[in-house]
Amino acid sequence: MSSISLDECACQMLETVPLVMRTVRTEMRRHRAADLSVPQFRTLAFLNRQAGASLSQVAEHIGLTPPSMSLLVEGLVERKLILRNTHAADRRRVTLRLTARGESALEAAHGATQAALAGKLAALSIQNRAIVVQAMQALRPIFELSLHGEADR
Amino acid sequence: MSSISLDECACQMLETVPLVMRTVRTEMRRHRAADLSVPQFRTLAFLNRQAGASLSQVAEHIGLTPPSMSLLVEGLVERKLILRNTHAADRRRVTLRLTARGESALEAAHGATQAALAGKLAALSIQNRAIVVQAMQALRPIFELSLHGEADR
DNA sequence: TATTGTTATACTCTATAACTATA
DNA sequence: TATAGTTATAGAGTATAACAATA
Repeated sequence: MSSISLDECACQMLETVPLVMRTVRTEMRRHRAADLSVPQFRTLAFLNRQAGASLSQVAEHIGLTPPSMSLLVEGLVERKLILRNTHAADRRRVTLRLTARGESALEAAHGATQAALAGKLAALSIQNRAIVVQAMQALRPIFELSLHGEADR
Repeated sequence: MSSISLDECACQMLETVPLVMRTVRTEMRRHRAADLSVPQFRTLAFLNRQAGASLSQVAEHIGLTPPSMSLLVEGLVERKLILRNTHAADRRRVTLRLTARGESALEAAHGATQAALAGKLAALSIQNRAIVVQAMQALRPIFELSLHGEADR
């Protein structure tokens, strides 16, 4: 029963996660104020928690190569959503942090997308909502870890 | 408590689903035998269930525009994973179905990705696996529906 | 020499607009 | 005229390889 549940679990996720993801992407773009891709959104969210992080740190956390992250960051800098400064002690490094506008954009995107998701989740029973929360809490640490493991392949 | 759970639920999903999705994409590409993007995989899976479907039907189900699906299909036809024939009764339409090779590719991609996911999910307790399965079963119908609603915007 | 980040280049995925063929 | 699908074109996102600047 343990092994049936394991494959069943993987199979269910393979069916469902891409569907949810498409909605997340679509909702995140629907609100013109903060027209962000998912990686852009996650980059802003990371910098909100880790102000002053380096490019490499962000790249590793988001799961992009440094060149890709450099381009993504360039776009956010051009849009004045983040600041990119040279590190005081090591001039090779870069320190990244949100601007006030970046904070607003993050908040707008987060709020709008969360609201859209919440709208759909309203169709769930309270019991099922609790189950979804438990499931996400159980899954997150597993897949957070796996990103670091995959960055070097 | 119902409304707290609703926002909490959305917020958790926003944190977790992109992480899972990245792993799914990566795993699906790691196995060279069936080097498929997620939409390609889902297209094969759909045709496996709905042999003979039209281009529009597949496009709507996967959530792509017809031109995008036409290109995706073209790629799968070139790789001999699907067959594209003119519909007998209405020569404007196209009927799509898997080749034997397409069935193998689908099975390989599904098996490999499912196995990789299962490997990570092994870290969960049996109780949590059951919760994840329940969560996915609850979420799928909601987000399947939402695709159709978004196709026309 | 090693490390941090950027530039050059190319490929995949997706969209919108314009078109063709059939009904 | 309306519908099913394709072609043309463009833009975003990502990667690898080569490079520049700093340590």
